[in-house]
Amino acid sequence: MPTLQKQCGGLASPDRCESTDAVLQKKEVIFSEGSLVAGVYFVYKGTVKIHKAWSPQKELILSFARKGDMIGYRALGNDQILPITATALDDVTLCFVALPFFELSLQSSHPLTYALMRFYANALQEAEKRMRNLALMDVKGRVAETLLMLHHKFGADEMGQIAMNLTRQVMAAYAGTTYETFFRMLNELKAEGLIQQTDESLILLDAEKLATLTHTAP
Amino acid sequence: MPTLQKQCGGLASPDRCESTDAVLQKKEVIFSEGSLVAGVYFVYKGTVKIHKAWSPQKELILSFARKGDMIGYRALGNDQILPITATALDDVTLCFVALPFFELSLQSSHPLTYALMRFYANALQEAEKRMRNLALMDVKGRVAETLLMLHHKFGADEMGQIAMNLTRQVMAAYAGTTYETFFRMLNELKAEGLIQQTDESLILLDAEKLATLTHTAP
DNA sequence: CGAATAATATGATTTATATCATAGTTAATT
DNA sequence: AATTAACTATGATATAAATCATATTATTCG
Repeated sequence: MPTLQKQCGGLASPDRCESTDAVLQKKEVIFSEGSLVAGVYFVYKGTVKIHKAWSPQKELILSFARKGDMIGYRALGNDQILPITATALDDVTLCFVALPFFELSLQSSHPLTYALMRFYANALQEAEKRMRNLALMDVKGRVAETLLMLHHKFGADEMGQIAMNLTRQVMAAYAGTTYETFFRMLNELKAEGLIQQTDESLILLDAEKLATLTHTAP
Repeated sequence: MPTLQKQCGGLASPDRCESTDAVLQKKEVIFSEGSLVAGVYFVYKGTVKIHKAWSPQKELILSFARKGDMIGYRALGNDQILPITATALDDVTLCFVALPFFELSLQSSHPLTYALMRFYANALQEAEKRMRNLALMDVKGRVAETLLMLHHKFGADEMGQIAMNLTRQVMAAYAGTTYETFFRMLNELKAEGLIQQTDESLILLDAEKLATLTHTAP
């Protein structure tokens, strides 16, 4: 039973679920902003978006979680209220770890606590970098950043196609812009020969130059 | 010697500096983005801004640190490169804790590691909330949010004056806008009777309504 | 103390990006 | 297979906020 520690040393998901196993369909909400924290989940299969609503029409996607990722950890702060919503973008299989058990694991395992601490430190760095980008970088840079992130997060096949099937709207919500603007930016990047997009596939032709867009002030 | 643990259980600064004590003048840079991590600092006196540059002209201030706050903790991620710059806004006194000693304290103290983990979890929540705000909230909301944060962080005297003397430019850099726009928004808030500002002082007359601005989509 | 530098105050102008409008396409659902 | 709903594609228009311009007032410092 208390193998979370060994398995989660690097905070990857355990090989098999010691607890309740959950299967959710596309579009189902796993947990939502404002509700009480019940525990954390490990993603076995599928893709999950972690997002924060603003108006009913608008949201910012904070991150995507997939096979091996933990979700719900953002809630382990001082208050017991979830600050974010998690929604399945695919059919998703999750392993649920109830908070009491997770806390017990943390209490009994220093390495796990230390690993989680480092994990948060990295997440914070990432979040604050994106904070700056959302505040000061122009949309084109944020689109480039989004594409590079997707490539890194989901990988690519032999042909360079990013191994995901997110809609433009979803990508736009990550980049912090509207889908119309996102679309226009993709067109610009296509025209400049930095990316290639056919109906279903998206290929980064010049990752270097894309990266430049994310480093250079407008 | 190994009293960091006891003293930093809640991650407040230790009462006296076991290590090197540093005094810096206004505008001096404590550490800067891109350089190697040497350790963490506890602020004893003065105010420090934690910021990330974009162009030479532009920066986003991530947070302010004052008496009792720790800085440099953002660097404890996977790479040893500082992701942020810290600059003194006042004359500042700091206690420096070298990384090896800090790491040793973490290794030997589970409560400290756990406390730091929780601390990061809270910081991450905060950062991601601001991410959403910077992406989707209008400037007026962000200005209101900034004022409420300042009131909370620095407190107010009997007359309600916020106990800080940050320039408008600095406040604007926290709100993620230009100082011209920040100034205009202050005027609007003044006209609406939500704040009162005389040369040196800033008073929140209606914190409730200010908070509303940070909750409502435009 | 007086020069130089940094901060504030405002109006005018520009620009990036959101919003609106409308059509076409694909995907889901009965 | 038909109907709805969701996503994509583009042009036209509006607007929030940045940028530019220029005084004015503080503050630093030689």
